[in-house]
Amino acid sequence: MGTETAGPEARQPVMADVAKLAGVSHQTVSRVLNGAPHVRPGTRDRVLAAIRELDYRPNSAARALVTRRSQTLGVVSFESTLYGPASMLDGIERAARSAGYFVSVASLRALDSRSVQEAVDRLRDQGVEGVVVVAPQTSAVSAVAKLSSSVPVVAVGSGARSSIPTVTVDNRSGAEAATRQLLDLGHRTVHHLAGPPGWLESQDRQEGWRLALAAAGARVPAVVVGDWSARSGYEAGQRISRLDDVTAVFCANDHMALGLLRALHETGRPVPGDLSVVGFDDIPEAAYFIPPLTTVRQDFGELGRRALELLVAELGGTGHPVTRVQIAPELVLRRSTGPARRG
Amino acid sequence: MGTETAGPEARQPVMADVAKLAGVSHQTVSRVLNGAPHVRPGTRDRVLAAIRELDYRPNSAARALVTRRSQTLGVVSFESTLYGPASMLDGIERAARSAGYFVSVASLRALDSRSVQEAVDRLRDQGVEGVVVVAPQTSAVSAVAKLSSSVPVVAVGSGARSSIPTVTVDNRSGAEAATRQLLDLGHRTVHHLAGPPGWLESQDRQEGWRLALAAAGARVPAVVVGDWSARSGYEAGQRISRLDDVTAVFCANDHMALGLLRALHETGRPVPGDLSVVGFDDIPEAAYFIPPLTTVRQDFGELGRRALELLVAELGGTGHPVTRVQIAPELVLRRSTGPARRG
DNA sequence: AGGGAGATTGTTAGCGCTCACATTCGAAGC
DNA sequence: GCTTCGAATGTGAGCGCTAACAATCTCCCT
Repeated sequence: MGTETAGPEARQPVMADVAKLAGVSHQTVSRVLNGAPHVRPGTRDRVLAAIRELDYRPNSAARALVTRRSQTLGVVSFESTLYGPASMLDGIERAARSAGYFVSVASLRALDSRSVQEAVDRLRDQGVEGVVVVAPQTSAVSAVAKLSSSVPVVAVGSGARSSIPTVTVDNRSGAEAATRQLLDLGHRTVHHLAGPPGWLESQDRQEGWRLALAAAGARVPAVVVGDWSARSGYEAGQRISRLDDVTAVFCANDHMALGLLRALHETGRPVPGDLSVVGFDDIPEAAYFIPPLTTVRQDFGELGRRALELLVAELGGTGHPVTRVQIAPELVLRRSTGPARRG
Repeated sequence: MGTETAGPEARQPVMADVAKLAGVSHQTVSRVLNGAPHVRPGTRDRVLAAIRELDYRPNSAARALVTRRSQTLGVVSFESTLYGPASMLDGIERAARSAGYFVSVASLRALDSRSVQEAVDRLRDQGVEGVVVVAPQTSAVSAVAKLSSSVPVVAVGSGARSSIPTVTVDNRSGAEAATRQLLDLGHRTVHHLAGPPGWLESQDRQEGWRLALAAAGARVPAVVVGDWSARSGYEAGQRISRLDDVTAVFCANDHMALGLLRALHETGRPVPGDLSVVGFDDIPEAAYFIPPLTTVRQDFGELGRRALELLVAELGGTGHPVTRVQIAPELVLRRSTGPARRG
């Protein structure tokens, strides 16, 4: 064991142990650990050797106590099993690591402001230096806005209208592009299968759809509302397939589009022969739907990465005025869209 | 500084501030905070009021330093954007919260043992009390086994053959059930689209498939290997569709099955009329594939929850001998399977 | 009324680390 | 040789909290 006569309980080595073994003071060990200047190379080597020999690891709690920095960032997320949130979390984690931070997660039970409050509090109690909120619901974002005074907060994935820094895909222009594409193909108008109310993404995508229709002077059909799930898309599809005047549907996400495709398939309405369908997200599976889905791609990983950069900048105190980052989504054309049938 | 009249910089309140305001000692504040007995109700109320008034929040680093407990658990995960890992993480987080722990994540860059080593080290440096590894690859698990001496570790989602505690779905019996189902429908044999080599799940599912074939005395066709992605399933499907003697395919996961279905659809081989297909996982979309996919359901959330319970039990020091939990998966019959065509 | 046994509260000593400052060392300058 | 100054290292004081123990305070019994 160590230099000593192996006490009964093998205590974790602390800085003083390393110091003694290396024949220096604990402060010198600290200097080596933190890369401080004015340490003679020979001394440094002896310290390093002692560290290795004892398999010493600095106590992060002690360091955090004195430096007042936990080196930890928090992520609040909702529905984190979905592809989007999961990818953002992944992007955040990778970016955080390379910025020297740990990442602690807190998922939301429900999507109300109390729940968000609770999650952020939990993270604060843990001592996180900042928080990224991956909860694109109106109520969540507004709840966060109130908290941002205590800890730096960045929201991601939603077109937050609040005062906090935000990283988001331009949902509106994505939806606009998708809708315009369908109109350009000759469809008289485009129906919309929207996401649940209260989600910023639902709102923005619906708005983009409306804008495109308005720009083309097209009729604005009644919106069908889903809940992001394939099931809800399927149910909506059953209803839609009964409507004769529908030739194009823009779905607020790919999962609902999947359900819609299945419903249309079952009711004998070929896509794109009879109807055209567009999704949103470009999940990895979208290219393998039947038929492959035309959709709007958003790079979730990038979104997470950018959010973290923003947060770190904010922590750095560099009075960054950049408080709203928007990433342009990209329309990906596949076989689920085609020219309007002769009506 | 000390007791002065509101210094220029509003310092975060500490326990002593609360104590002074409540007219008690800091120790009494600590007692209230930790629910220790022997505090007069009136005193408790005054302390609580002072806490509220100052918006005091205990410093977790200080507490961790003295108690030697960080109240944090680590999760190591790979490919965390996939449905399975994401769901497990979610399950783990929820369970951790209700057990009073925070969760810190570390995702793997690559799936080799150095990378796992690195991730676990990172978490240890942060002072986690235990680690859940969601990395069902052979090399990852063996790497973890070596580390488990320093911090309690539990592996989840893989049929680990190592010495560390494990929570897993019984992949073998799930695959067996899927294969048997196809054989029972009259298929002479069942082809297998396997996951990538090196993954425990690939191996176990393949083994189950072999077992079922052997039990039925069926011919064992050459395995086609994919990489879990829909793309690889699609490519495999193109090859498979050229084979005339294939009537049933068991896919190692639902994503590959999706790609396979699409390839079969394109090459004009109806499912289940011409071929039957079974998947594995039962992702939420599987019921909306064309046709709806017969698959083996595993409850990822439950998996995560159980893993966390196991870890907490281990931490509790209750010399739990239960070191391997297996959860039975469930075959879900949908329309992608049917009787073998007349050969 | 006096003497405990509890109940309630306070006091003291660190946890392992970094910060600020004191000290020592080494080589150059007169 | 002795100062001088910067480089290299050491010393002491906490960070904010809990654990252990000491000191009081209650209340009830004899």
